[in-house]
Parts: sequence; C-alpha cells; structure tokens
Amino acid sequence: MSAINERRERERAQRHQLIITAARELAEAEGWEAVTTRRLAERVEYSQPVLYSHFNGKDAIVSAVAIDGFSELAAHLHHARQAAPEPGQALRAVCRAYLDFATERPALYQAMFVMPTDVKFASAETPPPLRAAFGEFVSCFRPDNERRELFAEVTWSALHGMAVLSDSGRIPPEGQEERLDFLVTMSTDR
Amino acid sequence: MSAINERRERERAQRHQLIITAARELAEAEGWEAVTTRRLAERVEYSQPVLYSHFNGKDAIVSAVAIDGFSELAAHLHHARQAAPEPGQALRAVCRAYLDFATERPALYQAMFVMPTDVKFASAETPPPLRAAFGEFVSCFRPDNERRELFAEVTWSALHGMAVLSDSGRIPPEGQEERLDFLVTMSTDR
DNA sequence: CAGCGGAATCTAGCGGCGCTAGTAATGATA
DNA sequence: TATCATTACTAGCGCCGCTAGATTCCGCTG
Repeated sequence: MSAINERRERERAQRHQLIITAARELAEAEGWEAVTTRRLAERVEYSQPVLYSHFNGKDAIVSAVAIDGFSELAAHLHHARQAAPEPGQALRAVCRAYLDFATERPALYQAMFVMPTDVKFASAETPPPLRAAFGEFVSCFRPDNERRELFAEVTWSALHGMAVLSDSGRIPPEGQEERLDFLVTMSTDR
Repeated sequence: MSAINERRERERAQRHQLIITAARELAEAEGWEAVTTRRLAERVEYSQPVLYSHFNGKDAIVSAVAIDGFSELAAHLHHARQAAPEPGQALRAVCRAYLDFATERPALYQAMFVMPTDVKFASAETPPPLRAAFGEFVSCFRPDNERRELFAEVTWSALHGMAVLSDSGRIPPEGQEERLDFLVTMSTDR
C-alpha cells in the first residue's frame, strides 16, 4: 500500500470518528430526535451521502456511538470499584457510578441501552468493552459465589429500570438515593 | 341538548375508541414504527385530519393506548395477587404476572412504560388505573412496613429492567424465570 | 319544502425525514 | 498532458406528522 493510500485511509478513519462524535454531541445537546442525517452532515461539513459511505444507515451511527459509550462506562465502573474503601462497599460504589453515568449522559445511555440496536449482548460477538462493564458488576460478588452472573444480571436490570423510569419521569428522581440504598442492602448481605 | 346531538356525541365517542383500538392492534401486529397517521386513518376508514379532531397529535394517541393498558395491567396483577395460594406467595405471583404482561403484549407495554409520554406518574393527576397497578405491588408487603412504597418502587424498577432488556435482546430471555426467582427471594425475607 | 349556515370532513400540500441514483469534480497514473 | 477510477455532490424518491382551505353534509328556519 502506497503512502498516499495510507494517508487517505487515515483521513477516512478520522472522518469516521468525527461523524460519531458529532452525532453524540448533537444527541447530548438536543436529544436523539434532533439527530437527522441532514443536520449531522451539515455539522461535519460534508454532504449527506458521505455518511452512508461510512455507515449502513442511521442506526449504525447510533450503534457506533453506543460502543464508544461502553468503553467509557467500563472505565467509569472500574474506577469506582477500585476506589471503594473496602470490598464490602464495592457493589454500592459501582451501582452509584452506574446511575451517575446514566443521569449525566442520558442521550449516550439511551443509545447504549434503550434504542434498538444490532449490538450483540451476552453472546460470542459481544464487544469487549461491554463485557468488561458487565464484568465490573460480577466482580462485586465473591468469586466462590457460583451464581454471581445471575446476581449481576438482576442488579443491572434493577439499576437500568431505575435509570430509565427516572429519566422518563415515571418515578420521581429525588428518590434514587434511597432506592439505591435499598437495592444494595438487599443484595450484599447474602 | 337535543337527541340528535346526543347521538352525534355517542358516535364521536365510539370513533374515538375505534382509533385507540386500531392503533393498538396495528402496533401489536407490526410494531409502533408501523403506526403512522396515514395507515391509522386508512384502517379506521376516515381521512387523516379526523385523527387530529380527536387527539392533539400522534403522541396523544399513544398515550390513550397506554392508559387503556394500565387498566388491563391493574386487573391482571390484582387477579394474580388474589389467586396466590398464600400471602407469602403474593409478591411472586404479582411479579410473574407483570413479566407475563410485558412479554405477551410488548407493544402495549412499550406505550405504557417506554415511549415518551405526557401521562403523570406518581403525582396528583396520575390516572387511577395506574395508581391501582402500583398499589398491587405495595399490597404485597405487610401493612406495618412503613417503607413498602419504596420496596414496591424498587421491585417494579427491577421487573421493568428485566422486561425491557429482555425484549430488546440485551439479556437472554430464557433466564427470566431464574432472575425472577432471585429477585423475589431477595425481597420477601425482609 | 327550499335553501341557508355552521359543523364536519376531505383534498391537497408544506416542510422534513432516511436513503440513493446518477452526475460532476478530483487526483494519481501513463 | 490526457486518462480514468475514485470520491463527493446535487437532486430527487417515497414516506412522515401535521394543517390550511375547499367541499360536503345536514339540521334548522322562513
């Protein structure tokens, strides 16, 4: 491959990431309903069809944003778990970090966990960052616990429910702390 | 009011319900993305603008479908709780009924708990059927438990998380039974 | 019973959506 | 410099939610 083609490929990769970033920023600023292919194209200063030379369609762009988010979430949860004062507090720290993530980046969270997606969860082709994020939950339970994956699934489901119901105004946001407390207490002493 | 006007009002109310039912059937058959004002109008055999003489917009139609759903859910949960062999089994029965409802009518469930809505939750103007549905959860805990509303909120959140993550393919559906078991065990013995 | 007037309903169209066929510009090669 | 494949663009398709204005309907009055 010539140096010229390498440069082209580099530039193409940059533009690829530019589109993802622009989509995410637009969604975080005005919500996903404001992310149209026209507005996105204008924002990256290319014409609409360019988007389709990088992604199969709008859904693929959303998925790309989501995958970026998984890495961030995994790092966020990992940090929280490591920073926990003692092992018994790890679960509480990770759960709180999860809810913080969801409330501080609602649009990103939606792309990851609410919007229709082709991303494979709990399968062979699951993106590693997603596995890692789930692993942070699993690691909060003792290794000799043979049902820790199940524990992690239910804990995650509960947190997701809390996050999404609160974000859509279906449960009052001010109760989150108390609910979190209850959930963690319920899970830890067993 | 003349008899003629009464008849007109009656017919109008019938058409109102016809639109709601048609929207729900279409959504359950082909998903909400297939419910467009054009297709809906064709289905009820009226022109598009008629929809707007009954509802402020498409969102209002979705909300109307959701409110119908709340009544059904409340009845479903109430029946499950009453049919439980003993009080200790009430929570398990209600939780299972909730998950059944979500999996058997996914489109209706989405209108109620996922799609953007103007319906007021946990407020003064909350629709009575919605209050009743939530009350079924609360009633599963002992009356002297002063935190039973909190218990109910967290249980509901967890169930919602499980339902929605499973429906969108983010957790494997075949694990639901085991997860339900774990959740209920976790909640009941306290 | 004729025909008026307001209400109910429809036709037609606006701007915007995701997406794509076909054209024009670009730039490396011969 | 001429060629030609690649790249990016303009223009447009069929659909969306929604609405202005024309049209039809129908109970009421003279």
